[in-house]
Amino acid sequence: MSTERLKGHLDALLLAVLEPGPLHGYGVVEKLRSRSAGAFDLPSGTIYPALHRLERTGLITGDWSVHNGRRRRTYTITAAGRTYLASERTEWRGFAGVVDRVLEFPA
Amino acid sequence: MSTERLKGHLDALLLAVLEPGPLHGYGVVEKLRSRSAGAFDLPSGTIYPALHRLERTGLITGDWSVHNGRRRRTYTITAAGRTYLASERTEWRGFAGVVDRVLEFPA
DNA sequence: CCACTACCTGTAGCGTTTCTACGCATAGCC
DNA sequence: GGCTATGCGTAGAAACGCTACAGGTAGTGG
Repeated sequence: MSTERLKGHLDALLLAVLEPGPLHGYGVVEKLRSRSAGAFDLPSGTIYPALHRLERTGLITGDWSVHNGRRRRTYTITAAGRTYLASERTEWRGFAGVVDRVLEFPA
Repeated sequence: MSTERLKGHLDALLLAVLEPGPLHGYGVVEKLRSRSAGAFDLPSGTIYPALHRLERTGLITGDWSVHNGRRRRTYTITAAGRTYLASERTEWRGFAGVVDRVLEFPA
């Protein structure tokens, strides 16, 4: 599946992946891949700027740590992030419903 | 609903609107608005370039005519357009299903 | 007659977002 | 020594919908 379609929906997906608990960037990529059954296999050039954007806007926070000799930046969803995620879920349901209606039922 | 989310899905929606029969640009806007219950109210600056793109790639054809003294360009979906629309429908179902899975079921 | 609205098409330039293609580094295995 | 997995990151390009603008006809209300 072309990931170009993600446009505008990626932030919500990242927040959803971070919702159950903190993860570092590399882990986010893996979890997104596994949760989507391989469909969303995002390159690091997409994921890291996106995480930086979310951090800049206060939807997640990041902290450096060292794990097995490798430095990691672990991201945690904030209260604002959870609120935003909730609204994005509602938006998504609405959007998907309308697309379904327009796309699936020619009249 | 922010129409920014349309990114990557607009072509399919336009083809779906043209599927039952030919329409001119202005009519496409109206039909898309009515079929989406007002959610997709696209500005002409979005719709006309998109129609030109679809025509350029051979998914629709356009013909000039005059109606009540006003010139119109009427668009008709081509066989290639129908084929493309079918594949887009499949793609959309897959995409929406994956987003649902990632977004709605935190694990 | 004039203003306003609906109808109808179109272009120019902007901003956002994801992508590709790199670069850099450590750990572990063969 | 070379390869893979882990791990973070930037630069530049490409795509696409948006805003703002431009231009025109037909009909209606004052």
